[in-house]
Amino acid sequence: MRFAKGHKAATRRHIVDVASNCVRRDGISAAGIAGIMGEAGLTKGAFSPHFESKEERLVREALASALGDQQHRLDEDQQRGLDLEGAIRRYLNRAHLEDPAEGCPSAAFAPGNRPPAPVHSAGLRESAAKLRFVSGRTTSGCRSAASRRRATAIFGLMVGTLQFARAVPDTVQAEQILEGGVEAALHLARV
Amino acid sequence: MRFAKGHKAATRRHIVDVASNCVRRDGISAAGIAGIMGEAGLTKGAFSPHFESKEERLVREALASALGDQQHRLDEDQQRGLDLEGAIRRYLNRAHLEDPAEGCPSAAFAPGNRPPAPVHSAGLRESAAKLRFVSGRTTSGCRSAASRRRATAIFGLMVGTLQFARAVPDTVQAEQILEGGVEAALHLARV
DNA sequence: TGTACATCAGTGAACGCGCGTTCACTGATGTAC
DNA sequence: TGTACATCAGTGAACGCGCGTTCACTGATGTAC
Repeated sequence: MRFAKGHKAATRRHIVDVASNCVRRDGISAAGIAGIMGEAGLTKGAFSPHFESKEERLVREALASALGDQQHRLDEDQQRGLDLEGAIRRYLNRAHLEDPAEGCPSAAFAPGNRPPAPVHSAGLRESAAKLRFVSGRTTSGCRSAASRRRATAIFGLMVGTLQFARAVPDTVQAEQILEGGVEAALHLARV
Repeated sequence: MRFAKGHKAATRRHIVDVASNCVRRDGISAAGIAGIMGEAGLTKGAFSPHFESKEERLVREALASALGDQQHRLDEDQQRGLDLEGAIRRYLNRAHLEDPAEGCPSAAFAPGNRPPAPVHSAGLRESAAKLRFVSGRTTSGCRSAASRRRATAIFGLMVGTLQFARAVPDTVQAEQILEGGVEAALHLARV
């Protein structure tokens, strides 16, 4: 063989990672195969051997990968012993504001801009997983319906606020929006 | 002339209205000219005489129209003497959940799925206008920086919560999410 | 050890479909005479 | 009033570009002898 044992699998993973970023940064339909493959250092001809048929396959995995990134990030928070405020600030901050490509997929996609059905359902699983996390963190094991809904509201606040901040061209104003979101999220968390 | 005086202008307005719905329902790139024109009862050949060059022109006006709808809806609330809770409930409810086509454009589009530049800036103006409204309502004339940021957070909460509810396939669960959002929004508003 | 062959990840040209766009044409009505 | 012409919103076929997809080919390395 021309390449080492796990070469193809590694390449595939690399393509998915790149696609995951492109899709969050540019949107699903604007992220073309040629562009993704080019950014991955390959030509578009190398796409088909890795992903059968159309874009759905890749996009689905790319979203799953994005979810994985997000989960990994949250796990890190927990391992570092970050409290809720720390987690909120790690979400609502300038780095996340300016780098959607590496950021939360829930903030990058609105359900209106709906990807093809299977991808959409992947997005749902993703949301559910995140909600569970936030729920666990805020309620510290308590699983009452009220506290779960509150946790969901906090995460909704974070997502909506980040979207707003990204939609504002002025950086100072955007950061004020983020800070307002942090305050409000903490306020909700304290109840 | 074959048609009455204002016929062409009326047709144009009709196309924009239909496009405004299609774009919120299906997403910007999925909403094709042929589909929009067909839904408006015309053929795609009739597009160019109304809108020079590409989709941007139409999408821009469609988003502006969606903003107009949203503003109109809020004006109605105010005229009816609805309080903040009423406005929140009119936003976070089942009808809005199930009909993105007629609903809030901010919830229908995430900044990640970015339309072409001029359209995007239209989206920004749109957000700004809404924020001003919510700010005015919650602070009752008070324009301190803190209260404006709080108002922004409330609206972010509403947008994010509606997006989450729409992403959940189960209706009961979706409505619980909405209700949690209402509770949280009111809680923030009371401060 | 050296040589010929097999393997296969990746290349790049070509194909075909979809969509936005164009344009000659239609046909109903207003207007001129 | 009646007839011929001008107007123009809308039609539908055709065009061209972009993008996903396909496929014969490359060429470097592992393997067999």
